[in-house]
Amino acid sequence: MAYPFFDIETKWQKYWDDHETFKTDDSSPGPKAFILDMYPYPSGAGLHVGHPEGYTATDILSRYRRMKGYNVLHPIGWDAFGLPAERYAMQTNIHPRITTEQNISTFRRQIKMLGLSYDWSREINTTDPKYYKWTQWIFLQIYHSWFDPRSKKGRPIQTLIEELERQGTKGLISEEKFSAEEWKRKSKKEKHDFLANFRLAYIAEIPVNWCEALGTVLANEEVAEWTEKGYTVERRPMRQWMMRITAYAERLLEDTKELDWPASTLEQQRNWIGRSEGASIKFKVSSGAESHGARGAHSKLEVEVFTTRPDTIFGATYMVLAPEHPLASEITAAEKKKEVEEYVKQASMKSDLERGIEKEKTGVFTGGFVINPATNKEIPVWIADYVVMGYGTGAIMAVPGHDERDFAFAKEFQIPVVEVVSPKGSSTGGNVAHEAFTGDGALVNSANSDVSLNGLNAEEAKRKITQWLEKEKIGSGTVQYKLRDWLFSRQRYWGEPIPIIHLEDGTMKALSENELPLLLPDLKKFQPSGTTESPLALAAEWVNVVDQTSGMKGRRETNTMPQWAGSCWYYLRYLDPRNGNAFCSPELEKKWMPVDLYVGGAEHAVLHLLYARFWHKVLFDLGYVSTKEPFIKLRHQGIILGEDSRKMSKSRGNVVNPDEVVREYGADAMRLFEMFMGPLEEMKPWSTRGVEGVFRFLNRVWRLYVTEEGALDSAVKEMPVSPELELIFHTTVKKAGEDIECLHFNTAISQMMILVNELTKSDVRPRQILEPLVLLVAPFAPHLAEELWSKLGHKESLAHEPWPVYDESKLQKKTVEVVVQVNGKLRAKMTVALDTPEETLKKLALAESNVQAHLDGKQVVKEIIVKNRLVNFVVK
RNA sequence: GCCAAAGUGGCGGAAUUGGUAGACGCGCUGGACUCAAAAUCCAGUCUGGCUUACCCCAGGUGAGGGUUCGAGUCCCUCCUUUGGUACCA
Repeated sequence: MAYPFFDIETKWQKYWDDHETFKTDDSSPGPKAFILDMYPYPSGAGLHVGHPEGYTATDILSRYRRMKGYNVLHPIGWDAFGLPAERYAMQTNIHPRITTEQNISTFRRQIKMLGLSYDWSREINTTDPKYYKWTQWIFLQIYHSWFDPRSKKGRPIQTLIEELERQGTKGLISEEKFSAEEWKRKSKKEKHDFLANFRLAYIAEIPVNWCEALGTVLANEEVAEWTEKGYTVERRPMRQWMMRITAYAERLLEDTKELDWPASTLEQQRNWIGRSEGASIKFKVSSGAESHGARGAHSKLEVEVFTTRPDTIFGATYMVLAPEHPLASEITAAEKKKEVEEYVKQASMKSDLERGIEKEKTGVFTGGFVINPATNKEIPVWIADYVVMGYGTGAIMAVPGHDERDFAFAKEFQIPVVEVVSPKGSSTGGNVAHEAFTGDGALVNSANSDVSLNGLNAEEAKRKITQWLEKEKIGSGTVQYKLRDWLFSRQRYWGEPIPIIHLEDGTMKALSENELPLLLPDLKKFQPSGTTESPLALAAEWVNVVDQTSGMKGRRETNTMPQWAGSCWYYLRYLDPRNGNAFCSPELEKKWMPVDLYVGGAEHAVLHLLYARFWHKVLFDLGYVSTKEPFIKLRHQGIILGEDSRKMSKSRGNVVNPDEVVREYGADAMRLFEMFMGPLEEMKPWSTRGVEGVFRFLNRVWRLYVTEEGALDSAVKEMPVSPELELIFHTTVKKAGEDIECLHFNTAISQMMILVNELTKSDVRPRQILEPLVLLVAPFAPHLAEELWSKLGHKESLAHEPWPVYDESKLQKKTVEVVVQVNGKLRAKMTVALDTPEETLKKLALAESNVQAHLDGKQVVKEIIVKNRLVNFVVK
C-alpha cells in the first residue's frame, strides 16, 4: 500500500501555516540568505509544470540553508498587471482586478499545495495600490534625475538646475549653449523643455511599434514575442515616455563582469547593449550637383557618419543616409526630389522587420555629393533603407571593398569598388571585384599628401587615421551602443498610472509624494479608446484636473507603465513589504541585499533582467540602495517538455497539470521528480514513469520507518552500525550537502537512493542513521520528512533542526580497488589496503594471472603507478 | 550568416586534477509472493564474440584527426541539435 501522502501533506501544510514556520525574522541570528524566485504572472490557466521546477530548486536550497543556521528570506508575490487580464476584460467587461484576484487565489492554492516554504507574510502584488504607490514613486525619482556624464552617475535634476543657475551650460554637453544669466531669463516653459533633454524619464516623438489589434505600442524587445503570436506591428511616430537607459549602457556592460550568471545570459545582455568602438567622421557636402568635380566649392553642410572601420576610409566610394535622415531632403538635388521622396515614403511604411526580410538592396541616388576627407574626392550620396536611423548617426560611409552590405549595394547600382585592405600574403588583391574582404590584412591605396596608412594592419591603421581625423578636427574616436532608450508607456488600462499632469501651458507637473498612489479610476468598459490613447482617456473626471498651486487646467497622463515596471524593483519590497513611509527601509536594504540566488526562466535574459539592473543602478546612484547590482548569482531552470519530447501545448495535448500529478502521487513525489529529471538548467521531457519511480523511492523510505499499521517500526533501534553502512551514510551526508549548494539536485537524490537501497537490504535498521536520513530528505520531500520526524518522537517541526554532519574519518575506506592496465587496457582489478605502497602494488599487479598473460613475451618499457588508483605497464 | 551552449545504452541522465565509461532512475527479461492480478521483493540488462561460467577477447561517449603510458574529459577540423541574434555600419 502506498504511504498516505494526501493526509500527510495537508496536515503539514496546515501546521506550517498555523505556526508560521517559515516567517522570516529580520533580527534572527545567522548569516543572511536572500533566495529569490522570479515571481509569476498569475494567468487564468493556473500553474504549469515549469513553475514548480525553479520554485522547488530554491525551496530546497532555502530549507537546507535554514538547517545550516542561515537566516533565510524566501518570498513570493504576483506580477499581476498586464495585457492578458485586460484583454479578458475587453471581452467580458469583468474588471481586471476581479480576474486578477481569482487567478492569484488559484496560484496561491497551487503553490501552497507544493509545500514551498515561502514567508507568506511578505506576499506582494504589483496591482495593490500600496505596492504601486512605490512603483510610481520610483518613476518620479527617475523623472527627477539626470545622468551626469562627468561622474557617470544619475543625480537629482535639482543639481543640474543649480549648475545652470551658477554657470549656464559651460560644463555640459548640450546642443544649446547659454550663460547663467540667459538661463535665468528663460521662461518656465523654456526651462522645462531644456531640462527634458536631460531627465532619465522623458517624452519623445519617435517612431514606435504600434499594434492595432492590441491597441498599444510595444517596446523593441517585445515586438518579436507578439509577431510570433500572429499580431501585426507597424511603425508610426508617436509621443511616448522613454527611459534614458542608454546613459547607463557602459555601466550595464561593465558590471556584467561581476555577475555570477549563466554565460549565455551575460552574452545576450552584452550583445543587446552592443558596444562598438570606431570613429565618427564629418563629411562636407558639395555645394550642389552642378559643382560635381569642382573642388573646394564646399557648402557649410556636413554629414556625420559612424564607422567601426575608419581605417578603410580611403575606400569609401559613396555615402548612404537612412531614409529618415534629417539632411536627406537638403542634400537631394532638385531634379531628384520626386524620386527620393517616393523612396522615403515607401521605406517609412515598412517596419524594421520587413526591411530586414528583404535581401535585395534598394536605394536611390540623391544627386548630391560629399567630400571624402581622406581622398578629397567627391562621392555620391545615396538613400537606402539598409541604413537605419536609430543606430549611430543614421549615415554611413560605404566601403564596398570591405563590407558585404556595401558591396552588395555597390554591385546593384554599379558604384566603383576600391581595394584598401589586401589580404596578407597575396600581393594582388584583385578579389574585391568579386566579394568584399572583411578580414585583417595590409592597407593599400590609402595615402594622401598628409597621411599614409599603407602597409599597416587594421588596428594600427585605425589608430593612425583616428589621430589624423582628430588633428584635422573632422572626426574623433567614438563608442556606439546598439541599446536604445526604453519605450516606457503603454496605451493600456491595467498598468500603473504615470503620475504626471500635462498643464495647459505645455509644461508637465509631477505629482508630489503625498499625492501617491495615483489610483487607477474604475472603468465600465475596457475597450481601447479608439484613438491611440489608452482607455484611461475616457475617464473624463479622472483625466481633467486643475492644478492647485497655479490654478491652471491640466490633463493627466493617460498612458500607463509597461508590465516590467513592477518587476524592476519587487525584490526590494520583500525586504519591508508593509512600510508605508518608504519603498524599503535603508536598514533592511543593507541587511538583505544583494539577492544571493535568483532563479527564473531564460526568457527574461534581456528584458526584465536588464531593466531591473537599470533601475537598481539609478536607485544606487541616488543613494537608496547600497549595492550596484541587485542579483549576484542567477540561474535559469530549463524548459520541461511534454512526454513526447515536444514543447508542451494545448494543441498537442501534451500538457501536464500539476494538480493531477499531486493528486496521484503527492507533492513530495512531484518535487522530487522535477529535481531528479536532470540538471536544473537543461531542457528535459516529462515522464510519468519517472514520477512513479521517485514515488516508489518515497514509499521505500516510508517503509524503512513505518509498519503496515502506521506505527514506528520496531526494527528501528539503537544498534551498532556496520562500517560499510557507515561509509555510505557519511558519503551521502557529504554529497547531499555539497550537491545542494551547487544546485545539483539530481545527483544528491541518487546518492540518497543508494543509502536507502542499502538500508532496505537489512531487517534491522540503526536509529543513528535513520534520524539524520530524515533530515537529509527534508529539503526535497518536506511533508514526508516532517511526518517521519514526528513518528520518531520529535514534537517540533524539523525545519530548523541542524543539518547532519559527516565525519571525515568515516569516509576513509580501509581498502581500495586498484586497476591494472597493460598498454592502457584494463587487465585486472585488485582490492588492496588503502595507501598500499607503489612497490607492493607493482608486485601484486605482476602476480595477477591475466596480467602475466598480457606481459608474456613482451618487454616492459615503462610503469605508471598511481597510489590507490592504478598500475599501468607499457610493453613492446 | 554570426554568437553561445550541448551531443554518452532502448529512455532521463552519472562520471574529482585526464586514471575501472554507463552511478541512480525508467523500461525490459527472469524469478519469489498470489487462485490470479496489483503492489512489493530478489537477480539480470552497452554491443559483438567465445564459453560450463558474472572467465576472457574485441569494439564502444556525434564524425575524423592529434597530444598522452592512458582521453567522455585537453587541442584542431567537420556534422547535428537547441537557444539568441540578424542589414547595427
